[in-house]
Amino acid sequence: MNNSLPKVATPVGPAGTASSRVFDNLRKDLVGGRFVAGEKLAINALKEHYQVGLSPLREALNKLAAYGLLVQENQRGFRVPKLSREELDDIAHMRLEMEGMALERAIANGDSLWEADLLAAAHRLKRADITLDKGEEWEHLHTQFHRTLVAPCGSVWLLRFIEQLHDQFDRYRRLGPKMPTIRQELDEQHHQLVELALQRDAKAARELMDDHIHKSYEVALKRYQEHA
Amino acid sequence: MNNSLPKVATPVGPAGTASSRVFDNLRKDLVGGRFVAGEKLAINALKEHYQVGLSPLREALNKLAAYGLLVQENQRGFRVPKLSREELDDIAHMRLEMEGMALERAIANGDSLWEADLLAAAHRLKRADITLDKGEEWEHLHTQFHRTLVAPCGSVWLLRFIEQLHDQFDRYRRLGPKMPTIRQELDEQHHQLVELALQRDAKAARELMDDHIHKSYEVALKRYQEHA
DNA sequence: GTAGGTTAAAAAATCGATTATCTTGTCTAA
DNA sequence: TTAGACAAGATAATCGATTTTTTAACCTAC
Repeated sequence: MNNSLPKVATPVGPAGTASSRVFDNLRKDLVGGRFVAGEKLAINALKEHYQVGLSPLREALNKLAAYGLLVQENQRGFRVPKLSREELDDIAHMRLEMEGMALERAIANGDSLWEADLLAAAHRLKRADITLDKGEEWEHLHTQFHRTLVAPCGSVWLLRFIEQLHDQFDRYRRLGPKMPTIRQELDEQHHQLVELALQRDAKAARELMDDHIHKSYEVALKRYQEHA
Repeated sequence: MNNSLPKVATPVGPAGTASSRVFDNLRKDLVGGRFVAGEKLAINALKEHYQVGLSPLREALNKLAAYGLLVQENQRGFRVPKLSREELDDIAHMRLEMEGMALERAIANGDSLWEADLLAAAHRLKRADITLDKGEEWEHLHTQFHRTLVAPCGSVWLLRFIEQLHDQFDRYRRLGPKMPTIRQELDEQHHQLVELALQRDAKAARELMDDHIHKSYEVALKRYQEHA
């Protein structure tokens, strides 16, 4: 394991199963770059760390493997997938295609409730204190913003794939200790995206989205290269 | 469970884990329409049917849920996802977009080895006896053909999504007892697809692919409507 | 009659221990 | 010296039993 993972909080709310809890936590830690790419998971250590038994842990690991955040090797357990320039390019390219498509469709379909949600999500994101909580709060709101943006695209499967690609992309973007980031610039783009969406200017919105993803890609690539 | 599942053969080759074996078998049965959509899985019955213990079975179910062939409800087990006209349309639409994209890229990238593989796959498919083995053999070769067609598209993630969409689509297309099908017509399209691919005519190939998917969609829709 | 509550049976989730497989270090023979 | 065989320890996969939760049937009070 990379460096000390933060001790995981026991569930607060209606408490799903142990399995789903450890799935969420592991997903968060995998996407957040808290594991070393390529490392083999020590199941017993995880068991202790996430405070669950073997069965729910293994169920979570199996789900994560099917989702693509882990790889399962024949009879030798689970590994964190390796990172590669080729894959990063692939993911970024797919994001361009799919989020572009989704955005155009969302602009065509979104109603006024969507407009309100979008404004709210953008506002929350802007207000977020990025220094807080190791940027976790900002990350969450950022994800929420992008989710909201494409939500009314009309395709459940498209949304699902986009979500998956986001998770994969973040494995690169969130490499290393913190988020220095070019937040100013990105926030400006978020703001403009909302503007264009409200104006229903699909073409311009898609172009800006392309640019936005491209900027994120540059951040991720830099992280990947510095990562070594 | 729908009607008597065929007793599952024990593994022949190098024998992966029990978990992976039951995953494969369950996936095949789910895609092949051997379960009733919406039904709740009786874990004990499955345990017996697939001749595995509880742990590997649950691990397989968890993987299938993450993959989208099952839905897992909070503390009440696993269900076969419901079918709906809206989802069928969604899946078909996504297939159009993604396989079209993949085909264009494959035609741009594919080398002469690909050409050979493609001819071989098409030939095998044509030769296949559709009456044999409840059409399983034909189904397998059909899947293989489409896989081969888009294989050199250059995107691992695109291929992954296409595979997933195929599985989902087949839940509709393979509803009901058998495959009467308009095989003549489909086989003709397969043949033409190979022709156009070899000629590197991306535009025409994509158009034909659109038409091909549309025809499959009509079959699937009919199945779904007759299914009731 | 119906809403709400209680409880027995069924099913899901989890645990603890066992079995099978892989890994590593050591030894032997060429 | 080194390739290969072997054994001991570590790890993965699986099993059987336990715990927890849901479901469904029944009962009671209004």
